[in-house]
Amino acid sequence: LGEVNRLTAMRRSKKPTIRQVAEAAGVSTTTVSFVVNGRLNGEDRISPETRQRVLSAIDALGYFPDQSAQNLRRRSTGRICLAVNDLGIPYNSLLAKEIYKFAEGLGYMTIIALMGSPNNEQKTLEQLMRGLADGAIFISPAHLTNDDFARLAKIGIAVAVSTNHLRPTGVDVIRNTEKEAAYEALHYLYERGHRRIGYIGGFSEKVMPLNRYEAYRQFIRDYALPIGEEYIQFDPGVSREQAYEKAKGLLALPQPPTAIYAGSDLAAFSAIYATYSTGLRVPEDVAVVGSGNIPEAAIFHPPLTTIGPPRFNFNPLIQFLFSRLDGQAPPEGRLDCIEWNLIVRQSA
Amino acid sequence: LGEVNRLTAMRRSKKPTIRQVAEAAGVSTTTVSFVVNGRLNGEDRISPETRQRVLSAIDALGYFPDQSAQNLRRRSTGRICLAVNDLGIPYNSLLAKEIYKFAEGLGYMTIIALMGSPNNEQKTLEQLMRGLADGAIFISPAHLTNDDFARLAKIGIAVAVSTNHLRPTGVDVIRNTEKEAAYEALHYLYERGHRRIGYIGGFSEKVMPLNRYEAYRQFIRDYALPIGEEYIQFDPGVSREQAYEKAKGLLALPQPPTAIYAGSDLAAFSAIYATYSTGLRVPEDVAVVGSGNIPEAAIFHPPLTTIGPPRFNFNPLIQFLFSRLDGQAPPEGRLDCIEWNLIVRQSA
DNA sequence: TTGTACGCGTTATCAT
DNA sequence: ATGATAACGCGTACAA
Repeated sequence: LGEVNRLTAMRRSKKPTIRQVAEAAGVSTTTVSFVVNGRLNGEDRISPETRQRVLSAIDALGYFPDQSAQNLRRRSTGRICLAVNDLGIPYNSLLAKEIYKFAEGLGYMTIIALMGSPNNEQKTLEQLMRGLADGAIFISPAHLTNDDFARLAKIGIAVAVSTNHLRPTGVDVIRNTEKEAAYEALHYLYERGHRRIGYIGGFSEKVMPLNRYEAYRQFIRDYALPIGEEYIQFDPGVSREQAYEKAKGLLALPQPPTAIYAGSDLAAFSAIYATYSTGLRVPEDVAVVGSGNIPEAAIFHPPLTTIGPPRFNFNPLIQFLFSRLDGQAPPEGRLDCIEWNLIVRQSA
Repeated sequence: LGEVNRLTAMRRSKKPTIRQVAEAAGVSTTTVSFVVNGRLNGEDRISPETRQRVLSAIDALGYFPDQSAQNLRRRSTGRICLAVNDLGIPYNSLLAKEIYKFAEGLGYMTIIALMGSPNNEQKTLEQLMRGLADGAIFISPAHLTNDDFARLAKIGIAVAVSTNHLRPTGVDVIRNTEKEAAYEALHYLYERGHRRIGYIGGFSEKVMPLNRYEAYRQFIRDYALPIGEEYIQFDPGVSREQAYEKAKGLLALPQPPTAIYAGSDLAAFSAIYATYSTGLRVPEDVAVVGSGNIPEAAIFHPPLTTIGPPRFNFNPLIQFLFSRLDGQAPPEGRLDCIEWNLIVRQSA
């Protein structure tokens, strides 16, 4: 399939316009617009008969207001955008569901932008600047800078960002204490006698370096752990299957690790599958700790020891966005922090 | 948080317009537009100095063409929409990634619409009619009818639908043989001596009745299996945890099932977790068969016996959409069918 | 090589 | 209670 011919795609066939409706109903476009939108100047002012006539004309023609025209005129889209790097991550899909529900109640439509690469992060930014949505939530952008977000804020787009790498610059920022929690988890493993602790990165960690990795690096330095680079699989690949293979590699080492710390719960699951497939047990032979505390961690077999918040709470993010959309937010931006802790279950 | 004040959200602050750029560069808007969009009549016709002047003006002002205005003028959005009912499903998130990549290469931006409820399916439809995107892919819409899609097609929106419930009406339809495959899976269980075969629905199956459920119903009728309604957990809830609880309920029956057929691989995983947590083994005590053959099924412990395509292939869907966008599709719509089969691994 | 002027569909103002 | 009209920002025939 070659280059799509935009000209062809452009030629959307006859969609009825407000003028056609007006003509069919024998009224002015003003009247039609008023019937469709209800409010005009706060005042109700269409006679029942006229309204009925307009309504039937609308029905007969199958009229829908054109969004592009509305957006241009209203200078707003009625849309918000959720920008994420990966949709396979439970946190993101759960957040998406939550936002949809909330936004819907306020009359906003939610769209999702999948970034996935530095290039696409910039593209999403540009789309937003060009009027893709009135507001946006960014989850762990990897390559966007404080300046990027400042520009977004300056043209009046409401933005809330979940990241540990940025500060408020006209946008609201939510951080977490994953670094401290990761350190705590490693210390827990250390106390239980583990010295060869392997690392498997979270998904897309290559594109988005997380503090949990820094915590790992710092811990093995602080405790002078005898861990060579072969124990560190920073990049788990893009899928659970690839993480599985990486974990098998770890377990095939001459001196396999006695514990594995994973940058995500999903990667931890893969590590556990790999352990099983090698004929070893969890946690007796290999202890595994994950990151994120996704709901599935509690029902996994064995229940997963991990770091994370007690349960996902998307409210801070959502409140930040919508209060800002509503103009109820300080121009300089706000900062919040969500607490992460070690949650001990049975995998370690 | 109360009603968001749309008026406030509307008042996007000063975004530079093409006129301001033109003025700053001392040229006409035509020239600016040409510099920005490249082609005008196929002919290149801006002098290097002028172009440079325009470019620096654009840079200085931080100009971006307004998308709403562009869309209105061009009568197209340059966007395609992926409409799904659930993002937690690997099939959907993988498909999303694939579409993004493909669409990006063709200059299209992809957005995702989360439907999730009958109400929202209609809303998505309406958004599309009003110019949300130039084309759309629908995955297993539950309540949209042939007529709904015919209307979409009529106003020139390119649509491809993955479903077994609809026929081409100006849109392209892709079906699969999940019903036959599910029947085959049940027969496989039957042959291995299983008579009390429980059922756990796939996620959102309540909102989207699948043929695999019909196959189950038909099978127990055909083989006169002694299965009461208590063995049938049609609605697994909305999450893996809820499916887990439902599965535990099944296993707590006075005469627990010796096999469980699950309407999705994710539900099958939950069933297996539940089996483990009851102290039973898979497949020795309880055999489990899933549906979908998601990649994780192969690395799960034990590797999951399931039905599905040999591997996910999104090409038919993507080709349908983009060839239609390109005007290369028959107006009446096309039909394709993807083969599903039983894939025997170790969980049954 | 560049500028003028109009139209896209809708909504808000103002007049009737 | 209703209608005429002027924007909104951009793209592009057509004129210069």
